[in-house]
Amino acid sequence: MFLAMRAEVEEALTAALDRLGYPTDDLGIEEPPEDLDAVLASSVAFRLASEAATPPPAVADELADAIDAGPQEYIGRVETRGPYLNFWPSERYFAETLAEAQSGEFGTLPDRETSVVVEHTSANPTGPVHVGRARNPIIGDALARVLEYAGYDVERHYYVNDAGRQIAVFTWAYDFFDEADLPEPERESPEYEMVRYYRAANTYLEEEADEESVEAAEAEIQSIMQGLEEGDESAYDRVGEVVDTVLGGMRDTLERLPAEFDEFVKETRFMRDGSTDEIIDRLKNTEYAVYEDDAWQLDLPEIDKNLVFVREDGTSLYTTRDLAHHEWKFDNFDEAVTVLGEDHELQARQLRSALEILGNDTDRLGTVHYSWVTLPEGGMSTREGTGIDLDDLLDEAIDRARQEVEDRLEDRIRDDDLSEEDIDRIAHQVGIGAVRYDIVSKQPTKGITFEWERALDFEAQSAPYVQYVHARASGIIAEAHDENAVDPDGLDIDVDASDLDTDAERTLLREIARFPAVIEEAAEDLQPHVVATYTRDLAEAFNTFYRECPVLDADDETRDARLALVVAARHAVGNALDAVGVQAPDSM
RNA sequence: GGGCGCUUAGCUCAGCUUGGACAGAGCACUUGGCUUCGGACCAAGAUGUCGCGGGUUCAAAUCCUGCAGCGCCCA
Repeated sequence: MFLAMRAEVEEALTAALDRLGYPTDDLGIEEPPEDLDAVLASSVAFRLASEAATPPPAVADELADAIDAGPQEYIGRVETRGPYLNFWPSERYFAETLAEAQSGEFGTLPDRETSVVVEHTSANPTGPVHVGRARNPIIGDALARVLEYAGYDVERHYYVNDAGRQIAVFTWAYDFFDEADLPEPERESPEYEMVRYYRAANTYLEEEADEESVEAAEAEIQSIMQGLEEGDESAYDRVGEVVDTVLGGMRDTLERLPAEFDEFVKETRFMRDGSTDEIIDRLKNTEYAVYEDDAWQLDLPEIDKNLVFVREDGTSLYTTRDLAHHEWKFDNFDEAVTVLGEDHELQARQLRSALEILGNDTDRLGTVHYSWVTLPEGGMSTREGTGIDLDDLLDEAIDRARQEVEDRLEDRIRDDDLSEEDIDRIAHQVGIGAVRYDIVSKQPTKGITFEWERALDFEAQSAPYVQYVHARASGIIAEAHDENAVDPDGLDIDVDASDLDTDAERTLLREIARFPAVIEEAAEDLQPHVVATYTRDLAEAFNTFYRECPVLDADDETRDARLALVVAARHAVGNALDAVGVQAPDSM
C-alpha cells in the first residue's frame, strides 16, 4: 500500500500546488523522521517561500488546507510541523496492507513483461572459487531474485572465458605435466585436482624452465590460441575438456550458496559463429576506428584510453568478443545486467561506448561493480594459490552454526525436540545465510577485508537475527494451527485492522507495508542491499511487537487480528530474505 | 602520469542517486527485564572535526572543486 499511498500523495500535492498557482516540478517528497509516525512528508514549502513571499510554515499550512479539501483513500490526514507537511495513513491503508500481506506472494510486483538476463560470477575456469570473488555470485544471485520479485522475467548466465591465454596455458599444462609429479589436491573435486596443472604451469614458465623449454611451451600455447581463432575443431575439443571439467567443480561450489545458472555461455561461441569477425568489420567502418601501432583501435568519445579490438597479430581481444556477446544478449532479452569486479570498470565503460557506436541502445544495459574481498595480508589469487576457498568458508560457517545450535539446545524454552536432521538443516540455513547476508547487506563498492571472526559473527546485524523472527512467527502460527486449525500461509478469518491499535502493532504494519516499495527501489537501482537493510528494520519492529503484544492469549478478536499480523510479518520477512537469497527457517 | 572507486561513533556498517526536521543501527561498554506465544530477544544509557580545505545554497554527510590516504585499472 505504500506505493499506492505515495502515488496518492504525489497526486494530491500536485493538485494542491496547481490550484494555488505554484510550480509542480519538485514535490520534495521524503520520509519523515522517526519520532513521527507519519508515512510520508514533503519539504516543498521551503522552495515556494521566496516565490510566495511568505515564510515556509505559512506556505505549508496553506498547502495542507488545500489538500484537506480533496477526497483520499490512503491519506488519513495531513498536518504541518513548521515548514514540513506530514501525511498520516488512513485506516484503509492499514486494513489493505494486512489483507495484501496474507498472500504468500506478498512483495511480488505485477509482471512487467520484460525479460532481463543477469550475468554474474563469470570467473575464469582456472580453479576453485575463492572468497576474493565470492561477492559476485552472492550479489548476482540476490539481484536476479530481486528482479524476479519486481516482476521481471529473469535468466541467469555465466559467461565462460574459454578463449583467453590463461586457458591456453592450462590446456597445454594438462597434457604436459604428469599427475604423479603434482602435489595432492586439497579436495577430491575436479577443480581442485585440475588447478594443480595450472599452478604447476605458471611456476614452470616463470621460474623453473630454461629458455628453450619456455619457447617450446609458448609455441604450443600460441598454437592452441591460433587454433581457436581459426576455428580448428580439435583446439576447441582440447580446451573444452579442461574448461568443462574445472567448471563442473566450480558449479558444485556455487550451488552450495546456492547460485544456479540457466546457461553457461562460452566466449568461443562468438568466435565460432562468426559474430566476432562481423563486429570487427563493422567497427573498422566507423568514424572512431584508427589503425595505430599495427593494431586496430577505437578512439572512443569521452574515454581517454583507446580500445584495441584487433591485436598486432590479427587476433581478437576479450572485449571484442564481449561486444558480440552483448549484441547477442540484446537480440534475445529486453535488458541485460552484469555484475563485475572493480578491475573491469574501464572495460565496461569501453564496452558500453563501443556498443553505442555500433548502434545499440545502451540504456538496456546495467552494470554493478563490486570491490574485492582481500585478506589482511593482501589479495587472493588462484594462480598463486593464495586465499580462502569458498568451500572452506562455507564448511567453517556451517560448523560454527552447528556448534551454536548445540550450545543453545539446553536452554531452549520451546520443547520441540530437534532431531539430528533439524540441527543439520539449521546449521546450513544459519551458516550459509550468515555468509550471504554479511556480503549482500553491504554496498558492493566498499572494500571488504576478510576476517574469520567478523565474517562468521552470528550476533551483530546478521542473518540469524532476522531468521529468528521468521522462526518465532512460524512458531506462533504453528501453535495457533494446532489450536484452531488455521492455515499457516494465510488466515481466512474476518479480521479488522482497527483492532491493531497499539504503537507496536501500528509500527509493524507500517514496516510491512513498505516491502513492495523496497523491492521496487532495489530493482530500479540494482541494489539488493537495501532489501537487507529493510529486513533488519522489519525484524526490529516485529520483536518489539512480540514483546509487547501476546497473541495466543489475547481475547478472541484481538488474537485473530494479531495472528493475521503475524502471518503478514512472516510473509514479509520470509520473502525479503528470499529476495536476497537467505533461507528462512521455520524453527532454529 | 591519467582514470575509476572508497573514507560517517573505539569496531562493522546504513543514509549520498533526488540537498531539508536534532546524522541512524549493530558490536563492544553501563544498567534493567525469563511462573507469560521461542532470551539468537526486549528496554534504557553513553558514544561523532560525516578524511581535510574551499565553493554553491535560505539549508550540505548529500551537489561542485582542490588535496590526502587506501584499493583497482590503463592490448
